[in-house]
Amino acid sequence: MTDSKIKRADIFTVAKAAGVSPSTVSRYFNHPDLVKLVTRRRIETAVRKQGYIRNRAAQTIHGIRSGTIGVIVPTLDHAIFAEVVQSFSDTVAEHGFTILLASHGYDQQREYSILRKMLEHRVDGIVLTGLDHDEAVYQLLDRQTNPAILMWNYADNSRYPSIGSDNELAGSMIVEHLLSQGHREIACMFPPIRGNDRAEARFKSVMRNLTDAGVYVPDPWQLTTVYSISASKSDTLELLSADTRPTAIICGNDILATGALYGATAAGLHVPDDISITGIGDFKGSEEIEPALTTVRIPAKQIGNRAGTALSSAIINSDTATNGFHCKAELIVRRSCKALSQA
Amino acid sequence: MTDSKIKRADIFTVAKAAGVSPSTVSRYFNHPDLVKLVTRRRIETAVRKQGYIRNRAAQTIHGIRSGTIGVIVPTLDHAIFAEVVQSFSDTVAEHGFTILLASHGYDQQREYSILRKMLEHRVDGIVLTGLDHDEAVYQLLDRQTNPAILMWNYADNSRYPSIGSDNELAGSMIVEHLLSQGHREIACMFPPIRGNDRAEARFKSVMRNLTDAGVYVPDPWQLTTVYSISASKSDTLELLSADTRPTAIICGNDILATGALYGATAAGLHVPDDISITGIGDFKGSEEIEPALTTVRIPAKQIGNRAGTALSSAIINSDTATNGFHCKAELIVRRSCKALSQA
DNA sequence: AATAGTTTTGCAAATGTTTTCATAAATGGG
DNA sequence: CCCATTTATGAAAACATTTGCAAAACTATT
Repeated sequence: MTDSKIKRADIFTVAKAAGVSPSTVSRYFNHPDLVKLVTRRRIETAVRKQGYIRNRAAQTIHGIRSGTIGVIVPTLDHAIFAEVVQSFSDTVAEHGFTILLASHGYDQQREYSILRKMLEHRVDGIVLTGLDHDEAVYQLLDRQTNPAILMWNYADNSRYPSIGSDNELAGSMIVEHLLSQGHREIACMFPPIRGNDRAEARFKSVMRNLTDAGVYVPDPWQLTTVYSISASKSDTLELLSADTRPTAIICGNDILATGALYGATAAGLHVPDDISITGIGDFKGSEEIEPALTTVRIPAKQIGNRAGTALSSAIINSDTATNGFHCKAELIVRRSCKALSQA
Repeated sequence: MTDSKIKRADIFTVAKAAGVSPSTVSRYFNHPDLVKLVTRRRIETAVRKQGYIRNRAAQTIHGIRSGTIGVIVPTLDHAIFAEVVQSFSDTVAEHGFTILLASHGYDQQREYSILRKMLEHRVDGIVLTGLDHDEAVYQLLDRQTNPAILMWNYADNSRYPSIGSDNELAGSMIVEHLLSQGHREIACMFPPIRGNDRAEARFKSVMRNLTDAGVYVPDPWQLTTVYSISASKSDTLELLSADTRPTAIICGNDILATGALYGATAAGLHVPDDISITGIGDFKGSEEIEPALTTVRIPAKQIGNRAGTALSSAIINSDTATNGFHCKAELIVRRSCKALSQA
């Protein structure tokens, strides 16, 4: 019976059991071609018998990569971030990396301390969500040699390479679509934009594009609604109970749009005949909901994937510069939005 | 100007800059009360000037905790896992832990190698999802001294402490409810159960309870549908296009139920007047959907939270035994399910 | 069988910390 | 102002590895 829980086997234990020196055991793992076949066999059985597990911490001290990548997101509670993290994680796993994940709940101060902690863990690379971060965060990153990228949004003047979609563009696409359908009485429902540059970019772009087109959105039609279907449903109900109603509601994301859809239905209206509703994101379920949601697709899988590939190769091949990449958003026209009949 | 990117400052650099010995710098971090105030000040500025960041790898070698917890889930693509991970992560973060996260995509073999990798990283604790794992996984765990728990399902005879809900119970609750409403013509739609003990437990329990009540589910009414709204919608459409229709559909989770709801609507039926539909999970949106979904709530937040607390304290206080905990599922009666009128 | 060349192995130093033990500095009581 | 405490600091060993260098063990060639 192998001794089970006494003391973790180290390279010495294995060496003794295999009748070789620790150096040879180390080489067995790191440069197996340098060790003779029969010795390899002996070490292999010793490793198994002792239940030896390499200690990455001890390796990391030697400047060897830790094999971890720090991923910092606002939250996983929004399916869309979970999706991007999942695809990022899968991608880097193929290169042997494991992710160290933390969320800051839209608190930039907390982001800084999470970043510090990850650097203490000597992550080989860092991914942040969005473009907008505390100056202290950027300065901390500046002092490191490991690569860092910004995931989710894209901007070509971003301070670190950014891989994601252009939210301003997403906003203007949806406005353009709505205008082309003849809508001029438009309400906007967005999440709180504080500490959320994605939402902010979308919101500002939507408002600017509307203004540019001469469409004025009155105050009561500018809703700030927390990210939740129920909040959006009730806010929509309230909005639609007023005397004058918009012909369309632009929602900052598909979750709000889903709630708005339910709210409109609950108010006894028919979408899209009585009112048009649009989202941004193209989340799971947006295609299947009745009526299927007109939205702008932010390609989460692709973003996670690209970001993972880019960061892995920046780590492995530290001399090549990392480039940002624009994962283009795409207008998805479905049935929740309809052209106004010329009265 | 502080030198920015040459070589990472170590404790020696800081010591020299502060005019003290490395030991004192170490103490400054670990036992600040043991170092004089003025020395502390000097070290503090030296740390800042050098941009020093502690190296946890070097600490870990000394048997000091790594401050990481390994979390292994099937996938983050299902919002419900993302939710439980989020709440787990938040909870352990309060105790200073960061999570090392990986997903295996329901592949038990891959779970083993992920676990190994996490042990190489010397995580302080391990969380696995569900009760059903490869024997090799359990044996590997057995050899470690760090605590491990199983999250999501609960069973009092689980091989490691389990914290979660009892899926069999969840299954029987929903069956009981449906039977009490007079339904006897019942279809079942479940995800593939291979490598998914949650789904399996629910499925088996549902079938057993139905059989026990003398309800027979014909083959064409036993649907295996991948976890996706669109698959479930189309499968439901097909099911409902047959000559004889069930009076109720039991879905293995809320995603399938959502698709079934859409499918029934698309088939021109009214829920719950023409057909009742139930889910399991009580995901976000299940309450707001029209009609609101009758389901069994699996308290994801609570599970993540309890698991985080339990594991943290098992790590910090290594002598106390960790106990499992049953987070009770709860029947949530809403409007997608209706008693059969006595014809 | 001796030589040269090649392959395989071991020794020891190095990595960035923590911690024990010892010493030096400060403090307080007489 | 001296001695006994107490408090603050430093020196060195320990932690689990990797790696450059040198020695040893083989092979192949004569």
